[in-house]
Amino acid sequence: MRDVALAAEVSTATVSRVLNEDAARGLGAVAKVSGATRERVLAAALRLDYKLNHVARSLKTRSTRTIAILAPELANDFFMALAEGIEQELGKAGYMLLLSSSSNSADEEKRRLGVLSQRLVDGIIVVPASRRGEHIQAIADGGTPVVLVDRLVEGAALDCVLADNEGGAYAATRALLADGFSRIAFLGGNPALSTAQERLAGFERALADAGLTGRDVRPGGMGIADGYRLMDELMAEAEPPEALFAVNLLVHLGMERRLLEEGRAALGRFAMASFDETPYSPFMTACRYSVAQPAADMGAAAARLLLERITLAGASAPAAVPRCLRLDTRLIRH
Amino acid sequence: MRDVALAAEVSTATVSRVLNEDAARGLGAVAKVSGATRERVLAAALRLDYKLNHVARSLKTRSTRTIAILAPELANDFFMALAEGIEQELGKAGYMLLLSSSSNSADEEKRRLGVLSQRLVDGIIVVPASRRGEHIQAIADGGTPVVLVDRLVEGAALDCVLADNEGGAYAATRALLADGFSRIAFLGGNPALSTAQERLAGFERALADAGLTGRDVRPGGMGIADGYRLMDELMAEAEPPEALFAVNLLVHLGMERRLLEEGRAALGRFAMASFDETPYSPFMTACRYSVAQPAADMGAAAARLLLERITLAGASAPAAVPRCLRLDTRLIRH
DNA sequence: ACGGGCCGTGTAATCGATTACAAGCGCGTG
DNA sequence: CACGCGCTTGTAATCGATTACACGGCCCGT
Repeated sequence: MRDVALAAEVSTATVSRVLNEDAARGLGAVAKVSGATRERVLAAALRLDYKLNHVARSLKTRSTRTIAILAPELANDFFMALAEGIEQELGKAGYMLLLSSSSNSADEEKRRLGVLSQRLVDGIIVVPASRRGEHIQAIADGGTPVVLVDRLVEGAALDCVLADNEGGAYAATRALLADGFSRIAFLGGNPALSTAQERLAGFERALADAGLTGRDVRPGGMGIADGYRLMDELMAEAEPPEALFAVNLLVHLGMERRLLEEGRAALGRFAMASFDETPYSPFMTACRYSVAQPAADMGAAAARLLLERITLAGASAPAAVPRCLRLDTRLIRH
Repeated sequence: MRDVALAAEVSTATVSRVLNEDAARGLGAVAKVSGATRERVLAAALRLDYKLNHVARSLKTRSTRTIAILAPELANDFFMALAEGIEQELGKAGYMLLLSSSSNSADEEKRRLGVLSQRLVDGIIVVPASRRGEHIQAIADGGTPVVLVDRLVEGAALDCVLADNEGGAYAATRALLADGFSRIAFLGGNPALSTAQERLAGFERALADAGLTGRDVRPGGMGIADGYRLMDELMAEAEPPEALFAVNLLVHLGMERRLLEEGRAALGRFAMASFDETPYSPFMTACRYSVAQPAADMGAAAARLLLERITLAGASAPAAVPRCLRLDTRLIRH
């Protein structure tokens, strides 16, 4: 910057003003630098191919224009779509995205949050690894804006963006019922995750509304291997349920994997439905429902919420009351 | 840091030494701080809940311990697995991952690279959006280590990690031939991408090796919509090919989508194969091959290459000669 | 007993921006 | 004519670390 100042025969202060004014052009801020000087500085900067040092700026302004996303894993269609939604929205506002994975562990999540706060990120979007949220709340209390996505934590007063898990599960279960199935089982789940609990609740409400009393619920994880195992157990039963509702696509996938081992014909054996949907879903079984979550929208919404809170914090406005968005799911019949 | 220094009754220099020594523990570096002082500083830091300001450190050391990945898009199984591989490997080394999307545009790619270099990232992993690579080479020449992944660019002397596209396509085509199909078409592709060209080359070599002369090649994009359109055209033909090799999974998916519209029975109409593979692949058709790319391994390899180059650059060693890794693909029969 | 080396620690410059404060200048007004 | 106001620009402090250099003390050899 000194070189540019020298070349333009002004002070570094003036160079800085030109550059910042330039960034904030359109804002009602008072024009501080005269036209002629501005031209000279701009020309010099161009000539010297000057690149502003963002780290130095961050040190002074205490803002890195970077936000982080902390998710339990990365290679997962849902989280990816989420990340894409976030990235799009942040890009518009000139922010960058720092990616971090908690590897499905609350401890690792805590560690990563610590590292992130050292880096002075302007905000963090967290997909909690568990229901425990003290460490997340602590970060928020420390002044770093935080938004939760997809999953809820206990006893935290934080902004969040969630899918209507209960409603989605309710709709899918009703659809199965309307198709004439009454012996429906709910497969998979993890009591530590709000999503699993909410989906189960929707499932049970649909059964209750239909006047059914007994419920067939088989928790046991949220992954492909879990679905595989659950289906394996199911197939050993004398009188298995007719229809199956899987807590998510991974469990569903594991289930169908197991079925496929019996031959392609076996795929038609159960009427299946599950949460989540990908472009591959139409190929997975003959008759089925998917509950599609608006992942990209959820990401975008979370990003907007976070950006709002960041500007609020910047203006040192009174901490706004936490907001919680529920986005609708969409029932897809294949 | 000053507070910690005050509390421990030492200078900030000593505090800094304690902290850095701690980080570099195990290194053969000379121990600079005596045991007693170290304990006092550590205790004070703990008591005050002191968090080092990473931005300030970066400004001084000119290293952010952050590397960036710039990919054409994010919501894509391959890039995701790539990102996960990279994140894992970087995490071990204490680096963070900055995520950036070039939206499949070379111009956007150039813009993003500019932004990234302002941020003083320690290195960049690029999945080039096109064959043009001047802007990427320029970044590397500017001193920021760069590694290319998945796709090659023209006339750049850069480290890169690629899949054996030619070999993978060759193997899949041979498998189709061995199954008795001789009228095989190659579908999809983009002359601007090295992957597409290499896969086509492998396809053609397999045909040549089998003594077949006429080749049925139908380029026309790399996306789902392109596959859909290609299949649409195919189905209008009087004598369509018996077997189809799609340049990637997206094209393949589009093709099957179109088939599915004709009813589930239509899915068996062609023998299909394609590059890429996901957990969903087994469900896509009755008879088919997938060429699986080791995406996570490619990411990890790229990360290692980059880290190596970063430490080299740090030691201001002579610029190493560019290395190019080709990772084997795996042919999967479903 | 004295000089040299080593070890532990402190002083202060530095990284590259932002910005509070001050200063110079031109111009309108009482 | 002098005063003051507003506009543009410069001076220098600051953000929070790292690190070159200096310095004092201690041990040791001759």
